[in-house]
Amino acid sequence: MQVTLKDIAKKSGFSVTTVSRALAGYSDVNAQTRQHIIQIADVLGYQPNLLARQFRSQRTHTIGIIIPAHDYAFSSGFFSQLMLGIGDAIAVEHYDLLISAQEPDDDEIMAYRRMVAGNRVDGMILARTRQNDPRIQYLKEQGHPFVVSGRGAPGEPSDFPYIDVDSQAGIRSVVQHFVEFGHRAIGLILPSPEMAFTGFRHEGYCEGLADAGIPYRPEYVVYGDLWWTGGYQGAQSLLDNHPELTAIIACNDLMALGAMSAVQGRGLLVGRDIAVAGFDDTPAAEYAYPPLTTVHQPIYEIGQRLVKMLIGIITGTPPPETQVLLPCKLIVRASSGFARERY
Amino acid sequence: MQVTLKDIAKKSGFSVTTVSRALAGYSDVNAQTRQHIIQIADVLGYQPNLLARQFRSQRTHTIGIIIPAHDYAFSSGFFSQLMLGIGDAIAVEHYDLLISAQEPDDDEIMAYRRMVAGNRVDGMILARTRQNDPRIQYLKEQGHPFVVSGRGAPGEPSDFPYIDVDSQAGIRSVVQHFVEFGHRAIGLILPSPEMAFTGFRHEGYCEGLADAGIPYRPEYVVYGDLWWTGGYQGAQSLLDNHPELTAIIACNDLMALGAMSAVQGRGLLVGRDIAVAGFDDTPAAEYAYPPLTTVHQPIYEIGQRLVKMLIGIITGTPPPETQVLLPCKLIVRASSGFARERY
DNA sequence: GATGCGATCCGAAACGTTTTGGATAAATTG
DNA sequence: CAATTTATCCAAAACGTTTCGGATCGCATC
Repeated sequence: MQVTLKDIAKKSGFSVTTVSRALAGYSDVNAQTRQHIIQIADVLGYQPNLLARQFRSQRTHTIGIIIPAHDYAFSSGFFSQLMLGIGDAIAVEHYDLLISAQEPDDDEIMAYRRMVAGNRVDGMILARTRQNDPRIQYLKEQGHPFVVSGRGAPGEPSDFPYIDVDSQAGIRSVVQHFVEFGHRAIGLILPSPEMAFTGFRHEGYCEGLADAGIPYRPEYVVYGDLWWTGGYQGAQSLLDNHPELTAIIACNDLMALGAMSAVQGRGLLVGRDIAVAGFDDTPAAEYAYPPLTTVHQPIYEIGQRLVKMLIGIITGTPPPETQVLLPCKLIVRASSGFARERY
Repeated sequence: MQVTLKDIAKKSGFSVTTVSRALAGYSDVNAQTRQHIIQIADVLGYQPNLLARQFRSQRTHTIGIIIPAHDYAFSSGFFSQLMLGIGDAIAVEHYDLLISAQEPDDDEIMAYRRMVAGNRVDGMILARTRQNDPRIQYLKEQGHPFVVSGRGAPGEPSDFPYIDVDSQAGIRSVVQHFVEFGHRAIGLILPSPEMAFTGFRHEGYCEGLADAGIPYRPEYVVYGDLWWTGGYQGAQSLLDNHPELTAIIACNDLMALGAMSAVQGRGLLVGRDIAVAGFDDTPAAEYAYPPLTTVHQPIYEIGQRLVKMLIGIITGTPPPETQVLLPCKLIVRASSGFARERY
């Protein structure tokens, strides 16, 4: 069935060793011999058994990533963009990507153990870090190469390779923008406090208010899940309890779309009655109605750089910077389009 | 470093065979022995070397998919949804997903050979079939399990397992809807004729016109790439050359968004001046402004069923139906919201 | 003529697992 | 008690590759 080195050896009259070395391009095989062997391999349609090769050489040329199943991760815009960057970089580097989707009630570390201790990948990419993330703990103590999209929560050490965006400054700039447009009662919808970046966004919000001399009011901050419904429910709760609010910041675009929907459902006009802003600048932000003010982060490039960094670490040639904090940029669109008169 | 069966054997006093069989749950090992071995495995933190296991047993519990790099595949909405379904089903079945991204100038079949003949996966999922798709040829002659999202182009035999949607009927229903709303000059933007489904959508368009007694005019049909720009340019060209058009059908939602943008760029109102429809019913269709009339297809479920079907084929228990044609459903939204007076 | 050296080749081990085909001793059966 | 069955265990082979440590031979060097 399968053509192996042994078949080529038999047909060519050379040993398996020589065949292997000929095909691998070693210099201790005669040029004619090599030609001969290559030709026979060609005729037989030889395709190396990569599993055997990986097993023997302990290198898989594969990068792993574990995503939570039933979590709409792939649909989140952010994740799609990240995967796009990862996928393209992986193609360039001739690596493969092994994805394991983990059932919510399965032991999380188990999925990582299977990949790492199971020898299936040379390195791992982590996304959506949480406070005190046990996955990072595990990978650190294993000494297995990994890179992280995002960093430790505020106050935690981030003593591992990561790429993150300065979302603190990002949210701060949103608040600043809102304040410039005359808003003073600004709501914030955060994702679960467990997420590592939640703290940074919260801090950015506080800083923005402080810049403008607006007192921080904890009741203006609510929490929700990372998706449409989280934004919708968060906005409902904010608007129910605090009708004085004139602006809402959601922590990603999808939540912002949900928030816009809640605003519109009350007969209010997004952008005029209530300003809304998101985060990420996914394509949906542009297509939304009204188009969404948001904070752009270079997600695609982050995906690419994560792969390059990880492969550098794997091959022992890490890039000079392995802890990267990128700036992000406010994108003003119609969802915050109208300045308010000051009052 | 790595804990192997040998280590457990040494520590427990039993042979490697017995340890292996104990952990694998065979009945020919004493209950106490098994307990003992399991406990030692636990203490040592044994994690089987999956690479070795796969290599030996010729089963990887992994499904492969190859995506074109630099192709925005992950961002296409359709693909994200499909991956979501695939990922979730894979988690349920405890399989993994191996993704290889193929550089555009690499030999396409090579990527498949690496996966298939390289023994890296038990089966493959193919998407975006083309006319006379060489990948299908290859996988058929290899006798390697695979399933296809989409089927052969019209006229080609589809003698392989697939799941597709009856997009011919789908487009036909869009035309019918447009006709009912008074449109008679309806443009169509198709993707490359090379794509297998292009033929079906074209036929559906022709049928729809025939139903209404409207003569088919080939100049109302243009071709573009599958993304935003394809729709934008297609619509530009249609509107430039045929100002009498009052409706445009694009072959997916992203193209429809591009077409809407072209319409709006001319100061025309989508839905009133020019009706626009898409295909797929991705989330972007709902968030768009105006919300997009489109044809819903159950992409997530297709992804799930593809995985189930493939695993069935791999394990020798294929589902009763391995060639599935699903209905799709017209979703009318504001982008085709206004009926025209007949003229 | 012995020595050394470069070019070319190869046998055997190794990677960690599963499986095959028994071996052994105890228990059961006739 | 002999024969058979059952329960429990194991040695060795096998999967296909890479690599280690030579082996062989012709040729140049001293």
